[in-house]
Amino acid sequence: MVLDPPPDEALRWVERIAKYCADQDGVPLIAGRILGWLTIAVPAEQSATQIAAAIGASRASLTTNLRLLDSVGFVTQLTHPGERTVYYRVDDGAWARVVRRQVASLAALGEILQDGTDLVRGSPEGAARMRVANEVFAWLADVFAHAPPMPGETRTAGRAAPEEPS
Amino acid sequence: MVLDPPPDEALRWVERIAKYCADQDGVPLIAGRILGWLTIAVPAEQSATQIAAAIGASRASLTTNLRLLDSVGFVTQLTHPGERTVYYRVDDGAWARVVRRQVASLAALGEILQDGTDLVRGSPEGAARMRVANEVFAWLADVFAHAPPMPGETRTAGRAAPEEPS
DNA sequence: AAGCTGGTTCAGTACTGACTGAAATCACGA
DNA sequence: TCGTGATTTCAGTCAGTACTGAACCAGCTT
Repeated sequence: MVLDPPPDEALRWVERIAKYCADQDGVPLIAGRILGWLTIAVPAEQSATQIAAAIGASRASLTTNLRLLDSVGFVTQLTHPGERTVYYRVDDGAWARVVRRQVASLAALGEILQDGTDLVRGSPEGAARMRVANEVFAWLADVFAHAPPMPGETRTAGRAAPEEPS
Repeated sequence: MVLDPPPDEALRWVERIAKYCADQDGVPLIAGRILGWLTIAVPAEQSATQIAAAIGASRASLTTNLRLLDSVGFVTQLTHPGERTVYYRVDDGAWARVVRRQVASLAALGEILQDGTDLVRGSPEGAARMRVANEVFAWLADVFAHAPPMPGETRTAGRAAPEEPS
């Protein structure tokens, strides 16, 4: 099968996504590229070799990063009968998961700050400072508690970011 | 002035904060320690030397990282008349800013995905995939648009995360 | 002026982690 | 059982960067 090389415009876009992933999320650059590419790839199913060609990375890197993306559920594998090749496609909820991860991460930070409250007990000035910090996270939790359910979400999610089991 | 060494409990907590900053935000470990320490330090004003002693880092590192924290407005400098020493304290809105940064970052990601919509035009299957992704970010923007103002926020903030000018 | 003291700059070190090429392994067909 | 293509593992390279020690600078004090 001849792969038509992806247009420059697409590659630039993929690069933006990859940069975001690398800078903001700590995801390896190549993993970001894969994610970006699979998001706009047609057809959605792409073999590792195809992806490697599209984004210009080695097969070895593909193995590593596809496994990473798979382990966090950002891509799903699928195979066709009579074929040995494994195809990958971006999971429908991948980007939702990115959002949820970020939100959950903030919630975790809120927990930590909460725990710090005890440390400043004894100093009214310190306690006040800590209260200001905690209010922000209380506000955040509140915002999501009263938010409509995320698209693709089943429940209204009383707590910030429940992760579905693998 | 004799500095009483910070209790173990406090140091452990500072370390948790630092770890969060380093892992989730890409902030240098020491900067995270400074931020954590200043959050629970009593008194709130601490000199670079004091901080260095408390978290066990070199003065040089303090210079670098205090400047970093200052440049993003997480700490503020203050001086006392008749003294040369510069004192630092955590900015009241520091943690709010952390939250806002994260949210803004997600909004930016939403923009990027939005821009990708054009790339899949021509393939109904790809367009559908992209729409699913965009819906999540639309939902997120909506949540914050209808949220009560963040504590310490002046306006109701129609857009996600306006940064006050320096 | 000399000597402190607090602050900054700079060059070097150490470390982490992404990425790759090549070897090893696996799964299936003949 | 052998061969072949796809995949994985592994060791090594490389880049980026956090951190530090040491030298340097600027005011104050005597």
